[in-house]
Amino acid sequence: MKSVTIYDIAREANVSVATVSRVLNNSAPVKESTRRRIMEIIERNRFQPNALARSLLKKETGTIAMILPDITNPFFPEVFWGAENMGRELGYTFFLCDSAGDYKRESEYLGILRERRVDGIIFLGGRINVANCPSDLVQEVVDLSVHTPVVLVNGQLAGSGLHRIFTDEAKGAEMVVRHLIELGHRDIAFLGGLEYMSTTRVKIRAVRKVLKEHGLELAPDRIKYGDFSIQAGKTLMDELLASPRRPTAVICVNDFTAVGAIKSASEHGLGIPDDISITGFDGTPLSEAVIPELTTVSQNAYELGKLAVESLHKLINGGKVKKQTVLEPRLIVRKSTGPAKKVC
Amino acid sequence: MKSVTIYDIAREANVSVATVSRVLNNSAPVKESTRRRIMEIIERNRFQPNALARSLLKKETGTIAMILPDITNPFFPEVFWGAENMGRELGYTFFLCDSAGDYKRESEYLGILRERRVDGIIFLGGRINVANCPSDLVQEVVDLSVHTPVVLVNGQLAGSGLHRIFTDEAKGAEMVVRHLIELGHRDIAFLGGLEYMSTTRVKIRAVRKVLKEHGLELAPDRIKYGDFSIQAGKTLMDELLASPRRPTAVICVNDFTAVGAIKSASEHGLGIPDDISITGFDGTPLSEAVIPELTTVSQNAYELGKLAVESLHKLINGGKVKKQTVLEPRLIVRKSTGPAKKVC
DNA sequence: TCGTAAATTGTAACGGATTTCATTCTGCTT
DNA sequence: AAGCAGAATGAAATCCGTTACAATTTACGA
Repeated sequence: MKSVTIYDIAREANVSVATVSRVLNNSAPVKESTRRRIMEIIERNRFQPNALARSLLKKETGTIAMILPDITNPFFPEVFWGAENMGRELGYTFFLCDSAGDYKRESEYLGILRERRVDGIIFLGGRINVANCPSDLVQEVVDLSVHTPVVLVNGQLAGSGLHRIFTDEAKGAEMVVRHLIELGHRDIAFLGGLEYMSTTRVKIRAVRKVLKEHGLELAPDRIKYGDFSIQAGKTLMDELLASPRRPTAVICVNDFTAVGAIKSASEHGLGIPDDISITGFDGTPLSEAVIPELTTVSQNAYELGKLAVESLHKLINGGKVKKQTVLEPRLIVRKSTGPAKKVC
Repeated sequence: MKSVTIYDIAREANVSVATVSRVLNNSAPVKESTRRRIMEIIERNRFQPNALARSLLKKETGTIAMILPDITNPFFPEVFWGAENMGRELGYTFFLCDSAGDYKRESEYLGILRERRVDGIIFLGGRINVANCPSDLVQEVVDLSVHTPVVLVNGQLAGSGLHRIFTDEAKGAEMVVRHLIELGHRDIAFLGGLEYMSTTRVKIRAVRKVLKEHGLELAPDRIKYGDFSIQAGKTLMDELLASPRRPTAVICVNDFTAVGAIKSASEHGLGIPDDISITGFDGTPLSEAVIPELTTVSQNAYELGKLAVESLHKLINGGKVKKQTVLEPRLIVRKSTGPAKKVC
């Protein structure tokens, strides 16, 4: 199963490999007649140069890796899609590594990607999303970043000084709270998210801040931690509704949990938004698909991916890049929120 | 930015590169003291062998590529997730190529993957999903498959003899129709899907077949073609409901369009399933999230991905693999279908 | 027709691993 | 202490491109 090499082409065309290479890359002038002759032979043999050999010498592979925590969560495909579209134009091919949010898998992948000499890495989820990341896990990424540019999307590694691109989630959460307060809600709960993850903490902190501005607070029993799944949303909402006095509005950590919350509320015979308002976060297509359509905070996932690749591309080519790029969240008011109603 | 090579290690340890290589791969016995000395130096220098160099010589890269039509459609992440989990254990890393269903992009990627010498390719969507694929597009894949194993998932290339893994969609569609007929439905419509795609055709053919068995038919005005998006489902359902006599049940080409159909029906004031039954296809998490929960045909996307990698792995290692692996669909009856009701 | 600059083309080193075959150590037998 | 098998190690070829530098042609003016 030996495949055709540049030597085979050179031999058949009675030229040196250098000339064939020049035809291949247009890297130097070649006599028109020679070029045509070589081209014909290349095409007839369906020759395609071996990217491994080229990369080995040029020390660049034209590959970017994206490490993310869960490709089945619709937010991430959107980020990937943005990244890939930008990357394709720039000549990159993508490794996709699903870490399942597991630090160990992340480390494994980090090692593999280093061996494979990827040109750059886009990192989402996992360790860059926890409040207090163990320093050895930080160090690992920092070490790698010395040779391979790394961009963190929606996360950070304290003290690492790595490049970051993220949505201002705090601002997004604030917008949601303000929206609910304007609708007259005074008893608001927060639902979903792992307690130790920063995406959860940041939102809760923001909610607290705005509530405080209005003389309100987020009582401990109005926070229900869980994970980010539909199932969690449902379970947590069940719990919340079991309490004697139920809140008039619930802010969910993401669209998935909001969908679960809606299911639970419906099953309890509550009308949305008449009896209770529910909000999501992320603005995935799902938020528009569900009934009632979700009021949510849209983060431009596509743009996050696109910008990550853009930055990486500059870094790869030794350019200067801003350490932080912040994307503005956008509040999308739809059908799942409405005026507060007195609760019996 | 020179990185550490096996030569650097060898020099520092006062041995030849061969010995270092042997330590690295356990490919031959090395004296224990030497091994320890070398290991220490490797670790201290954080040396990781260059996968490009190894691959160049060994003619295997440990990479598999998945080409798919739309990573933002939740069915595909599920397939990828299955593939990756299986592949990770076998030592593969994954390229993900989103073709957007575009033949040209598919061809581009096919070329790139060949250059990169991937060990195998999992192909979904695009050209393998159309009824009459132009022969040059078929040939392109067949040519590639001579050097690189290819597995087609949920599709085929007529006459190509390529390995296939797919869900028996016809059977799935039949199950849905039987279910609806048992519920007393006589006027059933089919909604969504591009007319020229085989996934659409196969389903419609199956629906026709079963209806015919019961002396019923699928009239032309009971078929609404479109694409596979939520939006399409909504628009097409709007059209359908504009007709004088509306069907009592609607079979949608996938879960996305079913969600759109539900939205449309709700907006028209119809109760589901009281006024109209709606079914999905694929069994994505979305089908469970939506209200009412969708009756749908589940194809085990995770398993498709997993089996694809398994087959590929065997093919890569010269093993024998069945030309076809068929997965059984599973009818999941939930809340979106109910007994037929007389229509005014 | 000769000389020289410009246009083409060729030679060979290099990138970083693996592996075959040859060589040098060991330790043990007698 | 010599001989020898088996263990440990090394030398060098190989994979397939790119490119610096050298060598050869070609073209054109004098």
